[in-house]
Amino acid sequence: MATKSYLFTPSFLEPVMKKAEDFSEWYNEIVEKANLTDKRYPVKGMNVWTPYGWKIMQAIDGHIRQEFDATNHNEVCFPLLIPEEQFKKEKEHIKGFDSEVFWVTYAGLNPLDVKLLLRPTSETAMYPMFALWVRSHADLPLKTYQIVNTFRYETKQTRAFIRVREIHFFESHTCHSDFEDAERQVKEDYEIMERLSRKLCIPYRLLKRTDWDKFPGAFYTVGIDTSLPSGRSLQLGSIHQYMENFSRPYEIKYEDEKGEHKYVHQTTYGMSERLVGAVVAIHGDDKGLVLPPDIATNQVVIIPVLAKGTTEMVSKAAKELFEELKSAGIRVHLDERDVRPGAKYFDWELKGVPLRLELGIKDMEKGKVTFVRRDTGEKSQKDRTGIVGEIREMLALISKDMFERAKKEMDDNLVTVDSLDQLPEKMIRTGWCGVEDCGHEIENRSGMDILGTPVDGETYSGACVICGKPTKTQIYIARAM
RNA sequence: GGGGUAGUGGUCUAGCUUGGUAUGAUACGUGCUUUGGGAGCAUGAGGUCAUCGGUUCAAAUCCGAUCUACCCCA
Repeated sequence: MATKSYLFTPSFLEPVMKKAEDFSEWYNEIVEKANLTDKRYPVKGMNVWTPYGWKIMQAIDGHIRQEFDATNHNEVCFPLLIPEEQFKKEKEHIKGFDSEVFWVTYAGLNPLDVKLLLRPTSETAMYPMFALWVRSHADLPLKTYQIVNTFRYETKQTRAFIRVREIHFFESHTCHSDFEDAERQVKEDYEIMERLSRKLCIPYRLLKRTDWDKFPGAFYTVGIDTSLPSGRSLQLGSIHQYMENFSRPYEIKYEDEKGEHKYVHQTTYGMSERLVGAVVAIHGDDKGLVLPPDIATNQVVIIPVLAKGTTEMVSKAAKELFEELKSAGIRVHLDERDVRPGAKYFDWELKGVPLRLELGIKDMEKGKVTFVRRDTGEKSQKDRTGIVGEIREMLALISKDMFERAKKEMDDNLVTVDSLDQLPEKMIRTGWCGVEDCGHEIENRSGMDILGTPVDGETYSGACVICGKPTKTQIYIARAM
């Protein structure tokens, strides 16, 4: 009966929140329905990584590892707990994190003599060890990284992947003989980000943070920021130049060629599961996730379309297709579940598989396979012979198109203004004289955060939006996610 | 940091005003049938009503606290 579907609406047909109408609600829904995380774990800001979400995170981590290994970083893994004294050596650093650390104060029933904290980041865990490891200029540069969980007691509203209290964290830490070598490292970090950005199909801007917003203890901080469809900014990571700010309190010294003892210059680079959040937020649509081919768990899903009388033949052909793609190194899944094809289409669209192949008797008769792109929904038919090449090309095209679409969206989301009245909910570019008071005034009047000034030397000439003094310094401001 | 809303099988939900152990859908298991955009029929299983405490002969329901989720403002 046709009327039945009106009376009883199955849960999966419940009106899905539209991304354009209520981004925040849409994000929460998509993260749960696509099975990326289970938010039911009963500790605030600590969610369970479910298999599908974890595989995507692992794929991203894989690309990160590949990049840092290729640039001669070595992976390490430091302990989770840090003794109080060791944490408190660098004063600015403590000021920045003191209010958000979790403490371990008991062991069993007894209070601990030396309180331990859960790392909010690993500088203070690593640097006393670096002081032991670095003896001479021959030990430099020391380039390390680790991918571990860190803990921060967030007071703001938590949100899956974007603001959590247990953070899946990537951090590189390097030591250099001088400032210039550390600067070279920062440049290398930019190059790494550029390559990662292409794989994730996520555009970004490198913005040098203001002095009052830099990482606690840093000499300077460069934020890696992107724009969300809601107009808010999302920080994907950050790169820091520490100079000798940490090496002095932690006494990381080396003996140079002349026998002089010098402090090392340090840098760090941090990123987190926010990368997953950004992929979801930037590429997802009203049907679900859209995964970039480079990080998709399944790049291709094959749906056999079985009909009475052709079941065995089609099923066999689908298996052969699967084996061929698999041995060609394509991450492929053959969906043999006993449900109708339509149900599978919806399911894999929700999960964001970049390319769907449909194979039924109609295709087979023509020696074809039906291709359906997830990003555009576009359908086409390709010859069964030479299909591996077609798929590789299609995946590369999808990746390129996804990046370009997102880049255009980010660029369209930027407005340049010379007044702070009636600001749209977008990324805003304006002039700033560089004086801190004017900076705070910009934040107060706009109700937004200053993200910083572009590091790529983008030119600007105008006036400070507050005091009106001519300036060549521009700043980007936005409401942060 | 300040304020608000909510929590009932896996999921969504009825019931709460006016106390008497819980409604329906979906998802899940099994069988038959079906398969190019969310199939149908039959049958089965699944709930300490978030937690702790209070009021009461009796609490999903009333009261308090806590936890969690979501929304708004600084």
